[in-house]
Amino acid sequence: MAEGSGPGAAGGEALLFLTDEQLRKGIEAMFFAYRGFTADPDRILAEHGYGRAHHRAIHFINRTPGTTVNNLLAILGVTKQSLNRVLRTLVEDGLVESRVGKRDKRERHLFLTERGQELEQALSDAQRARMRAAYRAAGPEAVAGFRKVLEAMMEPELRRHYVRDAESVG
Amino acid sequence: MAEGSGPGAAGGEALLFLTDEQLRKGIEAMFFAYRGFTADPDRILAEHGYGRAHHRAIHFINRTPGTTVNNLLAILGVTKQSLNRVLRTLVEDGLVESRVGKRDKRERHLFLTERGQELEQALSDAQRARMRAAYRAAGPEAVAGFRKVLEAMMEPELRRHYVRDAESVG
DNA sequence: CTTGGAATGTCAACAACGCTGACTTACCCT
DNA sequence: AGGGTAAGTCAGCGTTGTTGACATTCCAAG
Repeated sequence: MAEGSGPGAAGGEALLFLTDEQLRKGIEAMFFAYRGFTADPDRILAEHGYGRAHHRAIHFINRTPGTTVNNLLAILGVTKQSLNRVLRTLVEDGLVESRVGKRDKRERHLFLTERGQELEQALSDAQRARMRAAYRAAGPEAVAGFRKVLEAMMEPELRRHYVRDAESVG
Repeated sequence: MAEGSGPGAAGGEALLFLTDEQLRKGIEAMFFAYRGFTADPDRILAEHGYGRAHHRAIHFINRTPGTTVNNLLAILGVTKQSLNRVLRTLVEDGLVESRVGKRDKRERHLFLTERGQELEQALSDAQRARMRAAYRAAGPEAVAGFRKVLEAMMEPELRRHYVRDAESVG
């Protein structure tokens, strides 16, 4: 189990970054960074009486307008019942429009209304600002590494949904 | 707001990694990666009837044995009432011991019992395995960048709790 | 064409875990 | 000794995850 417990234990100096202690640091970094990552949107959402679940739905509907509920489920990884509750409130509040599918009437295609797009803008502006500051502070090479590690951390199933391209940075 | 909307718009090629599109990718990478990050511990926790809140408490009690409830609150960023519910179940189940402070009897010092340490091992082994695989796949330089960006993303308040050191990797 | 199974989405009720409010106990300063 | 503050506990509520039951629609077999 404790494969790399001591410095230079398994594999020598080249694998120093794989010690349990280094891994623990990475774990805590993920925990603390994720808090910062969601802090700004959370504040905006709270003003509207929404939560993170609403943010996620709005984000991915904006990214792929006309997507179906089922599509969204695969990406968000929650039950359709959970998602449905969130979508219902967004539709009632006039932020999302749900159109019955033309080809398959069982499907509902989802779109942001104008007001929905406004909230999306506010949320992503806030989140991007934090991201931009972090990227700027860390520099392009760090960003490339950041993306590389995150991608390796995803479930293979979900990596499909993560559209990666144009990593011609460094 | 849309400061870096087009490639080469603001500041030229050197800032390509700050375009809105690149930032959106980073945002989704965080979202998907965090899911992977918590997936393995979540499965173990579910077997014991616990959730992520229990994991966080166990992790930080293990990291700093004898820490007080108040200390933990500052790190976890939840209300003491929320934390208390979690701690109560952990104490009832015999995974955590809560000792009244000697100097200040208002304080409760927290320790993992033997069984608590066993669960902590199982959880962190699982999480480290995922982290190790990601680190190994991405390489030492990517890991250094990963840590750098995450650190820049944290709330300054919390960065204090993130013990960084020995980044002599590259 | 009809019928049975599978897929999509909705409604209802429950559990985990955030939150605020009210409270007890203990400390400390005046 | 008394009053304010700090640490922790108990009670109750809201968001958002869960499972179960169900209506509608599609499609394929007969």
